[in-house]
Amino acid sequence: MDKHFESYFKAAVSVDNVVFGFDHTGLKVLLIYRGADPYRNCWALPGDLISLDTNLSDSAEKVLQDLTGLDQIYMEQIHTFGKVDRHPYGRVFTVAYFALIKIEDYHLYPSSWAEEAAWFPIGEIPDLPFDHNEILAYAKDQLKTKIRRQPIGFELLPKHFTLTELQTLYESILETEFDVRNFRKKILSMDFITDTGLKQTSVTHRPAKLFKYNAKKYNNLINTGFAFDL
Amino acid sequence: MDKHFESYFKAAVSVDNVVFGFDHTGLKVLLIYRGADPYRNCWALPGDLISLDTNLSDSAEKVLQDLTGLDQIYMEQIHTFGKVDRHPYGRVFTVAYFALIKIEDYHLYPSSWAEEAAWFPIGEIPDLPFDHNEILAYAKDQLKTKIRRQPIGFELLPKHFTLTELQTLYESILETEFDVRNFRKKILSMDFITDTGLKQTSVTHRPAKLFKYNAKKYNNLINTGFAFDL
DNA sequence: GTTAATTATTGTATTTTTTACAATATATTC
DNA sequence: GAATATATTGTAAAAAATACAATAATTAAC
Repeated sequence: MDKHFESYFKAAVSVDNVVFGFDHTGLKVLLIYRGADPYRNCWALPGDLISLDTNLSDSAEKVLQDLTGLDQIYMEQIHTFGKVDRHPYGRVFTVAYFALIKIEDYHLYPSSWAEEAAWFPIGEIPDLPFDHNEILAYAKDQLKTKIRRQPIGFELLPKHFTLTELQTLYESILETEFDVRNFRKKILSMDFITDTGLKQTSVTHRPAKLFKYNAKKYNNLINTGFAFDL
Repeated sequence: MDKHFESYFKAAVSVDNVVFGFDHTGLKVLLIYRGADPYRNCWALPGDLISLDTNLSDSAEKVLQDLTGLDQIYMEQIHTFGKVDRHPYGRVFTVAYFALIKIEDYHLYPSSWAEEAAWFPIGEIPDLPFDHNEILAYAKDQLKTKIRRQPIGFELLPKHFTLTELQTLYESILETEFDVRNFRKKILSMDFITDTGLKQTSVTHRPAKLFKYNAKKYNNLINTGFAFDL
């Protein structure tokens, strides 16, 4: 390789993961408490510089696993941030990924230099280091756009959920309200949310039926030209 | 900075631009003929390593301008590609951008190490170096998705266009067909394509009315909750 | 065991949007 | 003025979206 190229090979690349969860109190984001410089002792998105012998997408999973213990999480790349001065140690480009998970299905095991890992309500995010607030805002926007056109909302709900929970999820993320009857009609007419035959327990009122998402049926529909849209 | 970080700062980052154009023969992509290693004497996407003192988005514009002479082009980031072995000289991440332009509005002035710049019909793209065929496939897919939900098709047409041209554009990119009457009704009902009062000239048949895209009206509509969808 | 409280569930009429479909109009060329 | 070529337009039927409120099922309190 020509000597001329050397000056280009002085950048670092990191990944920053925006992991969304959802519970009855609303949308949440996973943050870690940094136990290493720069920005030691700050809450931040779980992200790290990536080792140069690992493919980009593998790095995203590895970084998340190392810092939070979350394994086998489906992550989607959303954007790359590359302002000159975004990192104090040099030129670092960061590739942001996002993921949706069912909070209750996972335990958090912070490790490596992450001292803690915790879920923060989307409305109570502190000032974050680097450009992490900007990244998070971008991810929220993407979530809002994607959730209307792809059946990803179910990834945030328990395996079995009520239609009210589903509606609440959509209303909360899209910041809008749906008519109860019309929402149910629309969802059920799509025919990939199926009744489990089960009912809620331990509620102090009429128990709701429990439904589940049927990915197989959804995929069949997709192949017939169907387009999810809420 | 800790010595420990040094090993991370050995990557390079490039941008690769997928610039689409359209004429009566269909969709086209802008390629350059490489006059420098690696892959000297190949047609490739206009892309280059980026200098570490320039913001990412500025780099995308600069690279395109340097190689092709295209200036002031609106570019949108689409994806970052980062397989370990995608570049023969080392670890190079590349950020792909895409742009839509009116072919006839620009002249191509290849320079820097680009020996030529030319429009290739989308169906006649040669084998490209690096992972450029993969990047192009990704961009085509994005174009198909985006063009349905955002009024970006107009960026590919001349300022004044006929409704038949508009329909042909959509049919060709979406690989589908629309009913002439319904297409026109839908487009005109959106009320941001306005009649210029002009007509085609030099055609050997009934001349069509010429329309133009009214971005101001579109933006007003957006603010009232309108969503473009074809 | 009756009543109160709480949330779940369901139907219909109206309006709007989408779809399917073909005849007429306007220009040029010969 | 006849032939050729493309542009333009309307309407009826079907489907989808919308607006709207009464009844059902459970627990808790008495």
